[in-house]
Amino acid sequence: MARAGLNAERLVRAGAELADEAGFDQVTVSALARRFDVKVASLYSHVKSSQDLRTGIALLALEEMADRGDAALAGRAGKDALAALADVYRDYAREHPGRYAAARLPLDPATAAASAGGRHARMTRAVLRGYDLAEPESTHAVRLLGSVFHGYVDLELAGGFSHSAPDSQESWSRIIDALDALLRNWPAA
Amino acid sequence: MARAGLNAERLVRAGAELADEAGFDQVTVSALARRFDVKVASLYSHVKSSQDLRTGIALLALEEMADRGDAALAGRAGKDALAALADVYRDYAREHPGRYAAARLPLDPATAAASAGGRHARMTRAVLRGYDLAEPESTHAVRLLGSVFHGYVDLELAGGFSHSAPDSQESWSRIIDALDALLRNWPAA
DNA sequence: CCATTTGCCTAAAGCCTTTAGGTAGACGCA
DNA sequence: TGCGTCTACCTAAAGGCTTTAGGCAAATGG
Repeated sequence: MARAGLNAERLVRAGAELADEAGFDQVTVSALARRFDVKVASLYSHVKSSQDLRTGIALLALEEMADRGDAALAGRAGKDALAALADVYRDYAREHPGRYAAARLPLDPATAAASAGGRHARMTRAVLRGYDLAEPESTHAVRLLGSVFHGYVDLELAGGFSHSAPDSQESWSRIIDALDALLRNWPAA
Repeated sequence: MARAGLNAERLVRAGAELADEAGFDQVTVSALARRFDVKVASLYSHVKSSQDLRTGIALLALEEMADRGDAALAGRAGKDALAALADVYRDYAREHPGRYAAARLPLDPATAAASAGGRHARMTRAVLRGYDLAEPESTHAVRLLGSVFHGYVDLELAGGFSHSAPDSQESWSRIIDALDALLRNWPAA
């Protein structure tokens, strides 16, 4: 019999595509086996479990977003950097909704520590360097930015802003304007 | 044989409890049947499908949050109202993580229209009445507040802020301070 | 008190997950 | 080139969740 030439990485990559096409919750070992025209049990040589597969997709997504973030932040500062990083998340989620959903998967502490999660925190802190915030306020600001980015993208993806004026792009721009103004003018504790 | 006395409402309510205890993705018709010590198929007289059950829990959660929101907003305005509404979402999510997750379930348009979703939008608009924002800026602000509330709560629930100083409560307070300052000082378009 | 309704049951089919154990390509090495 | 080993993929099987079909008995009410 001809072999399909599977390995863990190809499976995770195919799982990511499947997630984008059909939704992250449709990512199953069975569906992936169908996609490679292979029996289900065969995949268990490459992947420990269904959960393991999903975790792999999550790690891939975190990595890809971090790579885009680094590229976007290079040579930028201040509002420019803020807008660039914000767009990285939003664009990624729109291009890869399934992967984005995967990135929200809770990871066990060890896996999380080995993930690109730390890079994301560092990127947000890098953006804040363009503003004048000392600890602990800068941590509060990191959390605010994370919340807005994630919250907006999540609501937009869920269709929250789709069928009413003004369009989502306009709100997004104005929200970035507002965040920039807020960071330049952070209220005293 | 004695009857268990099931009906759609009791099932949804028990499903909500199960969601809070075990996680929304553990809410299955089978688990619910076990909980009532009844055969699985019996539940299908009361619930159309597993999806239908989950939708019921989502609607319950949206309703409960809206009720809390109305109560919290009564007699408050300005920053007081902002903080009250924000706490409604955060407290609800902490008390009922499974229900909160349920509320994020995508609903088909007809169901969404019949849900308490509209009440939530109105509550946020009510908060904004305490600030001086005209359209379309107030819509942008509604979306910003929704994003922050949802984003923060979601990240906090996922454990994002748990193991590092400053503690989450402090960030939350300061973020509300910041949002209040921002709304009082919304940048010109 | 009997008829109808209806709440819960058994049976069964379909799909997903996961483990155990087998077979035959692929690969390294003499 | 031929042999042995490794390993990619397979069959088989067990267990769980979903959903439909059809049956019986408890509740309801005229």
